[in-house]
Amino acid sequence: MKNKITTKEKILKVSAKLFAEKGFYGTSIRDIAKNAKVNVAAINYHFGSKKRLYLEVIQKVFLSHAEKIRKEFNSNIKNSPKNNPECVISALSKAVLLSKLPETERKVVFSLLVRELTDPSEAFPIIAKHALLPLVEDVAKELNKFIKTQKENLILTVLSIISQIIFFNFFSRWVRNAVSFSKYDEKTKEKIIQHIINFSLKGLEGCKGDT
Amino acid sequence: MKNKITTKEKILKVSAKLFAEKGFYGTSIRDIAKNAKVNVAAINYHFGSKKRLYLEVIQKVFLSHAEKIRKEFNSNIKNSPKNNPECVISALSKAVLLSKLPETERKVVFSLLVRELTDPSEAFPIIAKHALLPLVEDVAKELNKFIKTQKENLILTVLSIISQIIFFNFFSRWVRNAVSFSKYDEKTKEKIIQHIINFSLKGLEGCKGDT
DNA sequence: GTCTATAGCAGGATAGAC
DNA sequence: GTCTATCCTGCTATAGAC
Repeated sequence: MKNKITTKEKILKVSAKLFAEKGFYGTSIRDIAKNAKVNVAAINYHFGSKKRLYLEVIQKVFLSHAEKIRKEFNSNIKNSPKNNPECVISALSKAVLLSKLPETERKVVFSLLVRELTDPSEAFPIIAKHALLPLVEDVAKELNKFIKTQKENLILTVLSIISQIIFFNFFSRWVRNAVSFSKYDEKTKEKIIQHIINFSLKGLEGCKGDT
Repeated sequence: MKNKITTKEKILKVSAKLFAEKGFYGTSIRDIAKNAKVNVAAINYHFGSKKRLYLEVIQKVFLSHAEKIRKEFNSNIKNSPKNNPECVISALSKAVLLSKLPETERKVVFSLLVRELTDPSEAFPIIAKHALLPLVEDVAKELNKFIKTQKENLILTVLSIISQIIFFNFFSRWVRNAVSFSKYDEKTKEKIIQHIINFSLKGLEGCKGDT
């Protein structure tokens, strides 16, 4: 019956949140220690260094959340009433933007992902291999059932969809600025998802004939 | 005949490059001083602090390059042989990805933009107001000639296009990873632009009927 | 305006008591 | 395993000579 949260777990959880919010350089181990209510030295004791802590955050926290999103995509697909390209795009958007992951965990995934895309570290290859590529492959496989084109086009198409999802989600501050939504609530989010689906569904057709 | 590059200009230019490459926190004024071959103290003499230097980089360097891209978009539009939505998307993609700006200057614009989207600073409102919104408005205005829909949809559509352009351009390392292009040269870039055009052109149609 | 030298501080890491 | 105390490095910023 060891359901007590260990110090190590507490540190992992807190530092995931802080790295996501303020980035690797913007987060100090003193910050982490204070927020996790542990001693600075405990962090170095458990993880050796700030960098190794960060890598463990990616391996343990990031990958586990990302895996949940991927599972949710596949489960969305299975439960789709119909069987068409729209379901694939919808399943993807919803898995990413409306998944049942708590908001904080989704923020961790997105934020760390965008930060690694912007400023790749040693963790980038891990993220690409274990989180990004598998999801892209899954989506491509589903789309391939409806769209016959060479693999390269298929992947580019999936990336076009994903780029929108990331952009509208993570950069919502700027989106809010440009569109001047009076508020940015769940309703707005659904509207944006619907827009991505509308836009991308038609977009798919444009890619069938690519050479 | 004062065409000698002043110390101040040299510092601005070098720091724009370094801030773009390594971010605000990743760049030290010592780095800048070394690369610009000036003294550390000269930077503080001319700009007061690192932060004020950064803000001047945004105001002087970033905005000036961004303005060139916007001008290039408008000139592309004027010189289009035909007059259709495809020309608008093509004009935008080319202005951003193939503009005559030297590669280094384009890198400065994109990189600083993405960094500000990821980690907004005091500079973000300036960028949004003077670089992002004007371009988005211009593009929306052009598209509005062909697509009659409410403004909100129009803007979302423009953002869908821009999100792809940013993604494929700035995150090219990851794109290369996913698509496994054997090489990432001018030819590949043109292929990607063509993909964005194909995808978005059809995508537009999906947005005509949005409510 | 440009330099050297240095103050002053923040953060990462470790030694050693408990 | 956890704490306190401390070292060390690297940074921004400034004082003051030239």
